[in-house]
This record gives sequence, C-alpha cells and structure tokens, in this order.
Amino acid sequence: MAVRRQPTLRDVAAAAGVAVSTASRALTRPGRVNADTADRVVAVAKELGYIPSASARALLSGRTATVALVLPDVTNPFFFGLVRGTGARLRESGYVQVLADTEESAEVELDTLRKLRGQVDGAVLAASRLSDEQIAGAAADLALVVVNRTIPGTPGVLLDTAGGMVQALEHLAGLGHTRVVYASGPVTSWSDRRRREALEPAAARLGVELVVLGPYAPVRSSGAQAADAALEAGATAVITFNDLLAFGVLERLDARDVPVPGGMSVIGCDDIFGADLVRPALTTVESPVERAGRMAADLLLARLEGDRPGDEDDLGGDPDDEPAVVARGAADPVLLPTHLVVRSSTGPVD
Amino acid sequence: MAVRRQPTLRDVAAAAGVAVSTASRALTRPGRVNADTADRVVAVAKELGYIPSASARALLSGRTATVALVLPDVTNPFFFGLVRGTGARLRESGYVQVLADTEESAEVELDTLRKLRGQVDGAVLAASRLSDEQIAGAAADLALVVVNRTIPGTPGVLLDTAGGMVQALEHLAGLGHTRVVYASGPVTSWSDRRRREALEPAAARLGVELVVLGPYAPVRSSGAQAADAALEAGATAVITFNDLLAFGVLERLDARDVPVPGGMSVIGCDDIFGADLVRPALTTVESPVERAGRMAADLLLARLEGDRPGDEDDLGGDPDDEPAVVARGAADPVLLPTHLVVRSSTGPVD
DNA sequence: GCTAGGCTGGCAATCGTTTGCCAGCAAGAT
DNA sequence: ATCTTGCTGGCAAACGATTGCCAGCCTAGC
Repeated sequence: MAVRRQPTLRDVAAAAGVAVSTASRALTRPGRVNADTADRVVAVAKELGYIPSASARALLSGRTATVALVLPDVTNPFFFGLVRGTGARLRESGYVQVLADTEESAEVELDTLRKLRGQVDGAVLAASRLSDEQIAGAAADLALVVVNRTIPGTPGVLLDTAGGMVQALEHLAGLGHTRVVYASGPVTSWSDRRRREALEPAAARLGVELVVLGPYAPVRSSGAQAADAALEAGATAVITFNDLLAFGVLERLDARDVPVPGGMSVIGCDDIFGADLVRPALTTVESPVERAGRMAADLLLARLEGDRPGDEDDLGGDPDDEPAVVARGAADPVLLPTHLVVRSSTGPVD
Repeated sequence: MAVRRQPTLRDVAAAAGVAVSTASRALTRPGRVNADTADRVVAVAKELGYIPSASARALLSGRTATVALVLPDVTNPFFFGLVRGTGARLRESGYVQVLADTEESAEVELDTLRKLRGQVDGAVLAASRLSDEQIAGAAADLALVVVNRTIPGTPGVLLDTAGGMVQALEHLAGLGHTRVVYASGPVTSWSDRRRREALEPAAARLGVELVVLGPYAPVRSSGAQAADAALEAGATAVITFNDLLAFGVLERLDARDVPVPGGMSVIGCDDIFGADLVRPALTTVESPVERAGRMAADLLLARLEGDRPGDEDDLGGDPDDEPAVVARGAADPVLLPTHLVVRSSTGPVD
C-alpha cells in the first residue's frame, strides 16, 4: 500500500563502496571511471532498482525532458492525430508528453503557458486562441512550435488544406457543378482565410461560381444552418470548413429529404474518425495531421537539442541528422500537402 | 528567439530587499511575515513574473503535482472520456496531466511505469495489459488507480457495462427477439467476463437463447466475421463487445444487403463518438467514461492528499470533503452504472 | 526599569544529481 | 632517481525552494 522510498544515488554509491560522484559518473560517463568499478556500480544500481530523480536532474540542468501539447479541446477528433504524432516522436527521443487542455479559452491558455514554463522544455501549440503578439510573448519564455499559425520568429507547421480544397473544387467542377458553396469557419482561423484566398482564383479558372457563406462554428450543430443556407443559395455542392460541420450538413439534408449526392454534394475537411462511417460516406480533404504532429515535435526537439550548450561546437553537423529540418526550424514554417479522399457524398449534378 | 532566464526566488528577494527565506514565506505562508513586507515581495514577484521552480519544489517535497494517465492507445475513442475526465479533475486540483501511450504492449507499459516513478505522484491505469501481479508490483512503487480492473489493495473504478448489457437484452426481449448473439471481446478483458456472467442468467430469465461468439478483436475490421457468424447462428439480434465492432458489423450487414434492424438488430457498447453518425444510428450501452475518469482522479488525489504528512492529525476529516470516496478508496472499487441508449439499429423481429 | 513573550526575518541545512577541480598513484620517459 | 603524464576517484559547490532554529526587537506587564 504505502509507496516505498526510492533508492538514491547515495544508496547505490554506499552499496558499491564508492563516492556518489563516482557512482554518478559510472552511470552517465562511460569511460570516465575504471571499467570494473563501473560494472560494479551498474550492477548494484540494477539490483537496487535505482532510477535517477528527474527533479534533481531538472533542477541542475534546467531541462525536464518534457514537452507539452497545448490544445483548446483534447476531445476534438481533429487533434487526435496531433496527440499521437507528437507523442510518438517525443517518446522516440525519450521525452515525456504532457497534455494541456485550455478549454477553448485564451485566458486559460495564457495561464497554462505561464505555469508550463519551467515544467517543460517546450510546447507545441495547436489551434491557439491567442493573438500573434501573445504567442510571440510566450515564445520568449518557452520554446514554442505552432501548428497552423504563422508567427514571425516562431517555428511552425502548416497543413495546406487550401490546396486540398482546390482539389475538391476541381473534383466538383469535373462532376459538372457550377455553383458551389464554401461554408466557412471561424474568422480568426488562419487556414480559413487561406482557403478562401485559394478558392477564389481556382473557381474563376474552373468557371465555377463560388458562394462563401458563414462564418459557422466548426461543430456539428452548425451544420443545419449551413445546409439551409446552401440550399437557399441554389448551390448543388457544398464544401465545409471541417468534417464536424459536414456531418451536421448531412444530417440536415437527410432530415429535409434532400438526397446526397443527388440533390447536393458535400465535401468536408480533415478526414476525422467517423468520416467513413456516416452514410453516405463523406468525401473530404485528408490532412496528414499525425505527420504534422511528428514534424512539430521534430522542430521543437531540433531546437531544444540545438540549445544544448554541449552541442555548440558541433557546427559541422551530422549529415544523417536531417539538417534541413534544423535549418528550416527558425525560418519559414513547414507546409504539408493534403489531398482529397473521394467517397460517396459527391456525385454528378442531377 | 532565445529563451530568457527565469527569475528565481533569489532575484525576487534581492529586488525586494529581503532574505530568500523571507521571500519564500511571504509567498507561501500568509501571516508568517509582516503584511507590509509580504505585500512588497508579492508585488516584486508579480513585477518580475516570478514562477516557482517545479523541479526545486519536487526535489524538496518529493511531490511533483503531476499524474499520469497510462493508456494502451491514446487514439482509441473509448479513452477520450478518460482523458477528459481525469484531466478536468486533475486540473481543478492544480495537477498536471501527462499522457503515456503504451502502444498495446505490456513491455512498454512496464517500462513506462518504471520511468514514471519519481516523475509523477501517481498514475491512472486504464485497460492495462499487465497481469494482476505486475500491477500489484508497480503499485508498490507508485500510487495507482486502475480502471476496469480489480486488483486487491489497489483502488479502482469499474464501469458496470454488464448491467447495461442486461438492459440491452431486456430491450431486445421486449422487441420479440428470442435468439441473440453476444460477440465477445478479448479473453483477457475483465468486463467481457463479467458481461457473460450477467447475460446468461438474464437470458434464462427472459426466455432468450443467448449465443456467445468470439472472441473478436475489438476493432472495426473484426465486425465482418462477427456479422457473418451471427447470421449463420440464426440470430435476429447481436450485441457486440464495443462500438467499433458494431460499426464493422453494420458495414458487413450493409454489404450483404441485410436490412438493419429489419433483418438484424445491432447493439454496441460504449457510445463512442460516431455511434450516432452511422446509419442506422447505433443503439448502444452508454458508459459514463468521463465520470469514471473524474472518479479515478478523485480516488488518486484523495490518496495522494492523504499521504501528505501534514494531514495526518486531521483524522476527523472535513465533512464537506466527500469522506465516502476517501474511505472507499483503499477498499472496494467504485462501480458506475451504465444505461442503454436506444437509437435506430434495433427494432422488432420481422 | 526590567523581563517575558510575541513577532519578524535571517542563517543554514536539506532534497538528489552533476561536474570542476584536485590529489593520489602508477607507469613510462629522461 | 626524478619528472611527466594519464588514469581514477573523491570533495565540494552548485541548481532553487523550503523550513527548523535562532537572534533581534518591540511591547506589555509587573
């Protein structure tokens, strides 16, 4: 029941009959102590089940080997890929991942970031509710990587959903649609702005009339309004800001007995869990979210490892170390391509 | 770009013109120092943006104010409720939540637990892949709470899905079904065993023939086999181990042109995200997973707070403190009831 | 006027680990 | 035989916060 006291380095040293410093070196500085001594210490440490105290290490080195993933809502399926992607990459490098849910609140987010400083070496910030200035400010205190935001001086990973949306429009144009609605997302969304900017010229080029509606909250319940508005606009197809919204649209169309894709084609964005479960299965723009997570963690780790004082004379760099990422980290954000997944919610105009 | 050095208590003390010890007391021991002095220190601390070092605190106190949630697979929708529930409760008490993914491997899990010791004050273990003995062993080194497991001496939270399954069977019996399949889950699953034990007598009581098939891997792709086996068994309804399996069953039935619920009624378990998205919407046993998460965190926190040396003379206990939870913590696991959510995948026999 | 006691604030030890510096020792060079 | 050099291991000072102990001071009571 009661948790037993952990053996410390002192215990190990005593049991091995050496000084604490020797024990420390035996475990962390191969070659620095006599091989026999080292073996003895290692054996004793194993025997005692010794595990170095993370707090003590952190106190001395200032590094915690911990990275936070800061999200507005852990349960939004869109973020699962990020959780998994960053988590996998961090684990590979021996880092611990902590999850911070900011409950969609800028205030909570700011507070979280404040508290995190010192507890973690860095953070991946996704779908931040903060202003560019606030993020830049926080970045002065904590190594930060942003996802789907561009903050000058802060490394970032961007998902090129705009490119996927253009593919979606091309797909619809190919099916004969000439009047297409884009049900837009939050005005604060960087990617929403970027998509509109990409869709306009694409529509012109394809000879499609693009009607931008919204903004809609990117949740299922907003789908009803979006569906109604799209019908009213006389469109034969609707592209939504994200899949949740698309789910809501499908529900509403079903409730109004509008056949999909016969009466209306629907395209979502993100390809979250469930997109292939709805009927008809949703045609959607798939984003490599998990890869984005890995990449974000990559950028952060590159920066953290680069910060290590010991590495400073290592300017030559290891050719196997993907120097491109390290070099790009501080500069332009990484842009990851997306692609359209065609399922059953799109079809030719009746 | 470069992260600036954090102000320490020494900086605050120097700026306020007091000793470090005084500064410390001003911030943590209200009343211990002169009010004027305290105000000055607090003001300076705020001005400097001082944040106490978590590592230093942890080193001294042995407590990290951090709790881990250990899961076999972070991305399994079933666990989202746990993530959210434990997270919310932990945040309320000022704890940080760290997420550990064990990749469905007992080895990784054991290793994770080993590394976690010392980094966290405790852990919530869900769907552990470890044996009872291994868990009991780990519990000696780290305060543990298990979800859906019964380990003597280790507090736990159980979801009474068995009860919900009985409701499901009653629902089916009421619709006139007389031959029902239970598509079982992993043999190692505690809850699966418990469900079978509860379904047998319920079936006898209701005059329903119960056919247990499986075990099936609790994933969507296994649904095809399960659906085929259920059809072959001549059943008119199937209850599945979980919703993912049910999704697979629905898909297969659709592919084989078996109408649902006309040709086959389908009931899932867990009510994960997507259960109301599939067509027909899935009738399923809803588990209060988020509540289970809160409860698990509750038990863990109660135990952690109880361990605090300072609280030992507080045996009377605060009447507002929900002493029931604290008392129950070490004893029997908490059992949370579940209930059936009826949607469109169940109906009368044709 | 003197002492007892309360209030306030400082000193220093402590937590567990790492690491710069130094001392002892042995072996090889001169 | 002496000096140099390299290897090994110990001492002690950090890291930042907390806290037991103590000293100084002020006030109140006699």
